[in-house]
Order: sequence, then structure tokens, then C-alpha cells
Amino acid sequence: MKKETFALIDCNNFYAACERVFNPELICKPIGILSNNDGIIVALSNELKQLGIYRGTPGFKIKDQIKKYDIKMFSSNYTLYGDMSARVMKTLSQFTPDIEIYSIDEAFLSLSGFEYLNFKDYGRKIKDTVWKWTGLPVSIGIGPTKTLAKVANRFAKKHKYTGGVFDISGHPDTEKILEWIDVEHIWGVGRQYAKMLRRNGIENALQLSRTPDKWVQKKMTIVGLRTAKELRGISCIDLETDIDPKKEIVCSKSFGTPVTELQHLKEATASYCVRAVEKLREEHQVASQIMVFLTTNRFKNDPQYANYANSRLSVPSAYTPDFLKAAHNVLKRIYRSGYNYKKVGVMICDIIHQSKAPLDIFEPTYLDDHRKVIMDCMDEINGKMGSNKLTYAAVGTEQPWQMKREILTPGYTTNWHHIPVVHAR
DNA sequence: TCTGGGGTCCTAGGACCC
DNA sequence: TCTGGGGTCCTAGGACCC
Repeated sequence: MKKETFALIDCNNFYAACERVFNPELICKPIGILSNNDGIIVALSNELKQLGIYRGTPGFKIKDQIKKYDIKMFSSNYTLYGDMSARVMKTLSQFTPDIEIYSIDEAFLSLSGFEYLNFKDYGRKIKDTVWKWTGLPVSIGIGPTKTLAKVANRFAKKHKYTGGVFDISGHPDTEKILEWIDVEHIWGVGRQYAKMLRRNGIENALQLSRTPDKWVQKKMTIVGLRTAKELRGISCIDLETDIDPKKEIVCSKSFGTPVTELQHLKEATASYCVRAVEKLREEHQVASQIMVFLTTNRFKNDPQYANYANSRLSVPSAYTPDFLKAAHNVLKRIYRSGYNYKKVGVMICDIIHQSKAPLDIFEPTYLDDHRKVIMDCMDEINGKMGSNKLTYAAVGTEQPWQMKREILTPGYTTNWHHIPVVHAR
């Protein structure tokens, strides 16, 4: 068996840390970042976690504590986080070309072939460099499989003495560490499987690793079996270095206030549709199906309604008006008056690369006619002048359905008008 | 008043074909 | 009167991730 080594680099409390980089007053303060519509808390600084508050708590439920403990709350500033993420990833790729950007704040590196190095020292060097170049703290876990690198990362975060870097490969305490990992904290084991495992007396990673293959596969499919094997040190999940083209694109958001009018739903649908098709073009793809869904607020006692339907285009396209038309037809089909709607969304599927779109006797392909020229032109203008400078009347002008972001920080790194200014005394 | 958004993968079962 | 079996494709639903 080939010996492999993976490192998982994970930014600590990423969103909160990003806010801190540009506002030193936040250092050592409890910070919470809210989801879209300033709904639930999606990211917390350690100080906030220590107050017993956890991810998923609705912001309004901790109003008293915010005052009492001077908690700093922010709307999500995804433009800022996205840009900071790119800086981190760029820094990491200095250390190896074999990098998988796993999420906005995490990356796997392959260290296979680097065995002549002391991994712990190398990890320290990576950690220090990211800190120096971006101002963001990271934790690093190293192991012979991705799942074990995740375990090691958790260990590094929880135990100060590691200095934020931990290598589990060949570690004499491996079994003890696996025993310390509760099933719900294993990468690949979610809520449902955790419950099921506990019902069957399996409570930690060590126990799962010792459960017979057949049983694991039967209960958790082949995916679960891979996880169990990875815990034993058998690498089953490869590093994915090239980015797969998307198979579906979803754009959906909850409304700031409930929406009842079909006209407003149409506008919101149009706006998500515009964004979704933009994303489609960014990857040079075309699609031939769009789905629209809408739903009321399930947390309210109002009458409930949720529905979806889809529409196929006659030929694959990336021309926004094609999708706007289809989306509106679908929306009309599923809309029922008399409900307070909370959310509408679109999903684009049946996606293929532009060059692979089948030819049609009766209709030109997207590549071959003026539609592509128009779209490219719009994309270029919006790219230069700022997104949505040029858009469609269908998205409306008042947009009362827009999401709430009342405590948004500036676009420090992406907007000339928001660049931090240092005043000399 | 106020409860996120965007993805992927796997499987079971139905439809359809010969 | 008698009413198969196997393969493939598609879809819905359920699980997971951040």
C-alpha cells in the first residue's frame, strides 16, 4: 500500500477572524456573524463560544446577552470573506501544488513525497506564513488519510500544547485520540448516522473503525464504509485538485419580510435566475432545465404551502432571457395566492459544457448566434463597473423582498471606497 | 418583528424495453 | 386459461459537507 500524507489547514473561526483583521478593537471580544437576513449565528469567535452560545442560534434570541457581554454582531460580508479566502489559498499553494480547496476556509494539501521533512515543523512554517501574510490564524492536522487529518485538526484546535499543529501519523496515542472523537464529530458522520450509531452502541471513532465492514456498508452505504476504513488509516478519499464543473446551480434566499404578491415573487425569482445563469456562463456551460421552488415560513403558524416544478428549454442555453421566461412560467404554475411566502429559489440543472451542446436542426446553439455576444457584453460591463450595473427590468426597482443586512462591515479589500485609512497623528 | 445558502453523492424503486 | 426476467435509465429522497 502506498503511504500517503494529507494536511488539513482550517482557518480558526474564519468569518470572525476576517472581521478582526481590519478592526483591532475586536481582538479578544466575543464576535458573532449572522446569516443572510441577519437570521441565525453562523460563525462565532472563541469568546462567544465560551458564553455558551452555539452555531445556529437565532440572533434575536440572545438580545439580552449582546448587551450584557458587549457582543459584537455582524451581517455576513461574503465579499470580504471570499477575498480573504483567496489570499489564504494563494499562500498555501506556495507550499505544494497538490492542494484541494475544500471550502471557503479549509484546504487539504498532499504532503506525499515530503517524507524527508519533519511534518510538524513544516506545518508550523505553513501556519506562521499564513498568519504573517494574511493576519488569519489556522490550525493544521496531518494524517495518512483525509479523515484522520480532520481528526488531527480537531485535536490541534482543542489542545493548546500542540501550538495548533498536530500530526497523527504513527502516533503512539492514536487509539486514545480516536476514542476521544465522538461519532458526531467524525467527518462524514452527520446527525442521522450519529443517532443510528449510538443506538447501536457505537459512540466514538475507535469503535466505528472496529465495526465489521459489512455492517457499516449496509447501514451507511459505501460512503460510510470509506469513512470507517479511513479511520483505520486506509486512504479511500483522494485529493481532488481540479475543480469539477458544477452539475447544478442553486440561487435562493429568504425574504427580509414576508412576500404575498406574485409580482414581487416574480422579481425575486428573476433576480436569482439572473445570478444563476451568470454563474453558468462563468464556467462556460449551458443548461436545458430550470426548476423554481417556493415556500412559506415553516416556523410560523400561518397556513403552509411549498411547491416546485421545472421547465425544459428546447435547446441548452446560457442566455438569461431564455431562463427568465421559463422561470416565470413555472412560477405562475406553482403560485397560490393567499399565503405569506418566505423564500423562493431557482435551480439550474442538466448542465453541460458549451462546446458539448448538441446541434439542433431548427435552432442555432448558444455558441453560434447573437445571444452569446449579448451575454458576453453584459458580463464584461458588469465585471468592470460592478455587478448588476446592467440588468433586466424583470428584477424590479423597489425590491421590497431584498434580504436584510443591517450591520454589514465595509468591503475593506474589494471596494476602493472602503479601503481602511490610517490617520497620522 | 426576527430561525441561512449552496453544493455532492448514493440508493431504491418505477418505467420502459426486449 | 396463461401473465417472466434482466438490463438500463431516471427520479425522488435521504444522507452528508461547509
